[in-house]
Amino acid sequence: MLPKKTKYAIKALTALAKVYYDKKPLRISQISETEKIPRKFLEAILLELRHQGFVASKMGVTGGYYLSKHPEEIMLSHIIRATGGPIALLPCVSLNFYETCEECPHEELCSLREVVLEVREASLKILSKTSLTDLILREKKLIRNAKK
Amino acid sequence: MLPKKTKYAIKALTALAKVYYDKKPLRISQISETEKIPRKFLEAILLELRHQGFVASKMGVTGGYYLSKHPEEIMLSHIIRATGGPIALLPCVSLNFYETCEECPHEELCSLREVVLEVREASLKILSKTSLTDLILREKKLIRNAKK
DNA sequence: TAAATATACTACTAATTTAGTGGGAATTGA
DNA sequence: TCAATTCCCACTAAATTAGTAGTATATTTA
Repeated sequence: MLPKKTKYAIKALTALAKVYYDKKPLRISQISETEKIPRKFLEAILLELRHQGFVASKMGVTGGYYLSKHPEEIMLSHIIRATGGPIALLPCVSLNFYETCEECPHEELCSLREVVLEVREASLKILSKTSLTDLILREKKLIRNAKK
Repeated sequence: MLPKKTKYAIKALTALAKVYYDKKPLRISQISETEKIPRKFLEAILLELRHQGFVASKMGVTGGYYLSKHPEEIMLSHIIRATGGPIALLPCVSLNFYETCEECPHEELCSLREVVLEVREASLKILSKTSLTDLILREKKLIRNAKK
């Protein structure tokens, strides 16, 4: 399971992507209200996303956050990795949280590892091709279909 | 990530599957040694797997555990579910750990949910078609290829 | 230039989950 | 009877998660 932090990060970045062309920063409090993310927690998440280069910010009374990359370039897999949500089912097949299984004598001969590796590849295939732009387009499509 | 409990359960059940036709139970201590799983933890795991119907046991001096189903019938997805390892990335798409996202006004209109649903389907496709027998056959194949 | 309103940043905390351990009761075979 | 095994309940230490509190710093506007 992904931590809430990751889910909040995706939602916040999607909110920023929606106003990408407005050239005006969005305030933490605005995002917090529309996305229903606890204010202070969101503050900490956005700060981290800034350190990681996803967003930039402006201080002061007209301040707020804005994306520092094009929304088409920000993939779900990037956000998940940056906010500590592991994609792999086991550490022995994780790219970013790799750990050896102490109980495994030869990792390359472990059939369970082979299977969870396949699962990781299948998941990554989807998550690394879905961008913030894709999420927004998908949402529009969902709303359009619901109205029919 | 899957909990260690789940990984241990898969390894223990695979060990039992390997001696399925021996008609003799395997002792906890034997499994614990060959699979390098902490003795007492394994005891608790096997007990739970018995309550869930995966294995049966015999008490006393010639006692031990054995599979109560055919190894071809026990799928990785079953073991993961039984030992509490969620497969889905978010609770809102989990079959066994379902929870609504409080911040989502209309779950059916959430594009993130749609994507993680796809990821779940892709993972489940692999995990629900891989049995203990498959794991053993795969391991043999890995060993055979390594020797070449 | 002072007040108001943003973000920046450090430090702390409460609750939950994970990964076990300890110890004794019940069962079985020799 | 005794030795070896599973059964089962209760407990715990460490890590992780999901935040919160409070203060410092920056920016605009009156």
